[in-house]
Amino acid sequence: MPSSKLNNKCPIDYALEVFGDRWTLLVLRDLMLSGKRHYRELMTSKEGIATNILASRLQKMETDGLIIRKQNSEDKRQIFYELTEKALDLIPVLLEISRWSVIYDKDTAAPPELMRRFNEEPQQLIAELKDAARTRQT
Amino acid sequence: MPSSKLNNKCPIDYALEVFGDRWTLLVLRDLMLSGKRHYRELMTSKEGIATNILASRLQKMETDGLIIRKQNSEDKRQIFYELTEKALDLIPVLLEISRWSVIYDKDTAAPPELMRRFNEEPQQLIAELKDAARTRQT
DNA sequence: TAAATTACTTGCAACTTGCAAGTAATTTTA
DNA sequence: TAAAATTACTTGCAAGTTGCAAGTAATTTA
Repeated sequence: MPSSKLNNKCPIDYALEVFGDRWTLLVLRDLMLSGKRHYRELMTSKEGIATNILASRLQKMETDGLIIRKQNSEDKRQIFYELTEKALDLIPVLLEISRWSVIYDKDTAAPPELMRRFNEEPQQLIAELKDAARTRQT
Repeated sequence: MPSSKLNNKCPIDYALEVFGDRWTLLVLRDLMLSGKRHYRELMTSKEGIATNILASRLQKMETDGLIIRKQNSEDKRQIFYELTEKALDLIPVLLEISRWSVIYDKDTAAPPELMRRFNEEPQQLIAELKDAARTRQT
């Protein structure tokens, strides 16, 4: 007799499989909050990701359903990386992490207006950030 | 002339330094939500952390101010790992991550009542979970 | 048509992880 | 009270992952 409960993996465990490495969250940050869309733009983030690591992460993120790879029809060398809803729904996670870091690390800063709005009207801020990201990529 | 703005590190970057590896968040989950307090208990989590990795992570977590190591005066072999406020303030991050995983991975499950309360009265749930964790370790 | 640009891939050394075995300080058991 | 068990680790080494430098294929620009 099979168990009626097949769902038994820990949610933290699943999240770590998808973005629990040194780079995936930074790439998501750049795509979601900095408006980057191209490989060359992602290469310029100040954390200095290596080109082979970026390539392998983008491939894994596509496999995991976080991004979609689209060729630019006007310049066929270029690839756009578009975010899926699954990725956009990590915005609250990024904001919650940011709130924590700003409290506990004196060398860390986030745009104060962003943090103020996250405290005062989180739902509206999240909706706006998602819309902004969606608009950028259409 | 030095810049007036010395705070310039990205909050995501700081968080990744502290818990952006494969194991730290799982150890925090076990200490915060499963009520584990001892090395031997942490060794039994189903993800199967290696003993040397657990030891090195606990050391780093102490350095980073997430846990405090306390010897049991009644059995001097035993060590209690206690959570700091800095660690307890990651509860919202863990809950936000869990919400995302439950939505996007069909094999993932979290206690439904927990998720319901996180949607309906997040502040109270967070306060309760923090209190429960604090109570366990005193 | 040669140079530049874009998005990668390849090769290799250095670092990190995972597994198995071992150890020191206690506490329990026979 | 001596031997066995328990607890919290450490050590050694093989296997996997990351980081750096260089190279490449397909375009587009000068």
